[in-house]
Amino acid sequence: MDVSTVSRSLNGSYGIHRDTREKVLAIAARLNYRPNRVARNLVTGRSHTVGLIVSDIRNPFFAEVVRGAEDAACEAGCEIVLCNADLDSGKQARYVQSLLDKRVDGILMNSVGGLDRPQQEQLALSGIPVVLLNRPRSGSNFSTVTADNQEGGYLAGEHLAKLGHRKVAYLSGPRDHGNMRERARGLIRALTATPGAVAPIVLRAPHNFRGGYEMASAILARHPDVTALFAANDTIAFGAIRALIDAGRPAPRHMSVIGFDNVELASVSGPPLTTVHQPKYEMGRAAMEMIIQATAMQGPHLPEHRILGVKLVERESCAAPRNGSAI
Amino acid sequence: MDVSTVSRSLNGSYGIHRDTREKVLAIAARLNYRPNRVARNLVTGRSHTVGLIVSDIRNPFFAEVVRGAEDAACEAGCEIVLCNADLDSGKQARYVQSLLDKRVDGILMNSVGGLDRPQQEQLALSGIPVVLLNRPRSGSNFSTVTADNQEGGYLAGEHLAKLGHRKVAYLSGPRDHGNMRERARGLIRALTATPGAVAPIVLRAPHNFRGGYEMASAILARHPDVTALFAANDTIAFGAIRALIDAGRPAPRHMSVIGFDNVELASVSGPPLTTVHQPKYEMGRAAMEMIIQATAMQGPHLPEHRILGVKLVERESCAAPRNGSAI
DNA sequence: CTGAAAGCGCTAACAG
DNA sequence: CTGTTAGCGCTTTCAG
Repeated sequence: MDVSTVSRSLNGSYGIHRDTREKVLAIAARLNYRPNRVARNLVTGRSHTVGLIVSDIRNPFFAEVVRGAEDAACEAGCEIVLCNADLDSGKQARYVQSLLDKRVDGILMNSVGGLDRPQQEQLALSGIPVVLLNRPRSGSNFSTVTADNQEGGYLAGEHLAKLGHRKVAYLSGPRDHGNMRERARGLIRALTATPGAVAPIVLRAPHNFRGGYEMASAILARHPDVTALFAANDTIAFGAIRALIDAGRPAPRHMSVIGFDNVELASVSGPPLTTVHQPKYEMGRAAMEMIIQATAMQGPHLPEHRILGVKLVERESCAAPRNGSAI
Repeated sequence: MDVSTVSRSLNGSYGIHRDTREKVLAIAARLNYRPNRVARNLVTGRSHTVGLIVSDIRNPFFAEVVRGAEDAACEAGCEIVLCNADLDSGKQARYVQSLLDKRVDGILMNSVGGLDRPQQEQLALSGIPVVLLNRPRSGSNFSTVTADNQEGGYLAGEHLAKLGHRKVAYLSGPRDHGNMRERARGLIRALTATPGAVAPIVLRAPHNFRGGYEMASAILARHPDVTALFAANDTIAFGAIRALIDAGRPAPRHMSVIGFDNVELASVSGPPLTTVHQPKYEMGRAAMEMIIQATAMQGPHLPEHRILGVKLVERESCAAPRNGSAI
């Protein structure tokens, strides 16, 4: 009995006698034998592993995306290696390199922004499928999966405008986030369409709780005429809500707050957060499915782009401004 | 120039001429050469990868733990493969098998409860370090990292008792969760130490938002004399808070609620959640460090156990019962 | 200090 | 249908 016979039996290849296979299977089971995947990967060139680079898994948005991706991977018999790159471009580049070295079958990443030109080219030349998350389809020819960010921004702006807000602030993340720029664009579009509204004030800070807290505090201190806050994500919104409470000017009575993401806990904040829902789990799943599919075909795959819909979820953090329109 | 010379240069092994190494490095850089890690793994037998099996990364507790583990892994030049096993023992067993097949250097897992005896033995015999998270050190000789769950339960019970609660309900997860059992034990210890208090009612449900919602609703419907809820984790507590609001009996006025974990968003719920803080990030980090360290030494490593401290974080979801002690 | 040779554990032609 | 023969791309003795 040769190793190749064993290999063929275990892999269910054609051209092997029933009895032989049965025998192999039986004895393998008895010995508790398990083929060494790394040896197999070396020869086949496929690892059944895909890399996931997000900025921080503690952000519930990414947790949701990662779960969707993992479920899809699991169904396809793949595993995921998770990398937290924060907003550190060095870390991001090192992770990409590392994943490439490990011969992952594909990479699903947050953004390719941290990579310089040659690094992006190397990634493209590696031949493995890469899909970017929530990035506007840029010059680079990687695939993308994104929520309809501009539409989401528009929905938020429209809702605020309908309530009577005319002067709103946009609490954004760091400058280079294309998706947040899209949301701002949508907001502006909605605002310019409403008579009497002025262009939003935009603030930038880390897109986390603390950042939201600081931006809201800054608005309170420096722009007393602002009546509504559009946070670029729910976590920022939570920070803002807390800041408003601590300043004795809680939402929605003194200030409306609207978020983006519709994280599970948005329904339990005080007050429950009005926000724009994006299909996080589905986005992760879709991205992973694109990778799996591209991996299955040989030859170069064309970049593909999927935009998933968003919707407004009204809860209790927004209300009409206290004294009509501002100023 | 032989491959072995290249290998030695790149790995910084001793016994190579400065000039040779420089030359190799230079030409490798120029060609953008990167050694194939899977080939290397095959021969060295080490993968610089460790498996992480949690029940669900969307649970903020695990997100935090995973982040701590990933940071520690990153510092040691390792990557993590993330698996969500839910509470499905089949899935858990398959993941363990898969990780073993891929020759991970170690496994950090939530629980070993889903594995049957032979599977546990196989895991132990594999020789790789395994550390269990938040499990009481059981008969199996795997390492563990856990918060001081019993102490946490005690702290919660003591706090409630001091406020004047005598009849409390414990909103737990599925039966086989050792850590939640420990928390209950602590709670009971605190309650039996306070005169007039009765044993807590304990309910079981999935340990998520929905489970919390349902358990709180059940308490309202069937145990009107209960004045305080101790949730086995914050997510359950959030579900309970929501249920109380929906029932028109919001915390803390009509019912006190105390959680466990001290998730970041506990400070933003309405009302902000009083809870027991456990050092999630540090737990993940500690667990990963144990694995890395055990991997570094050869030969069998002895199981090790670390218990990390907890503390009470008072916010606004607990108050004295409305009419003194219950009944 | 460097080259040659063996081999990690598997798969994939190619014969038989 | 099954055995034989080559590697996959690296590391590691062992000579030189």
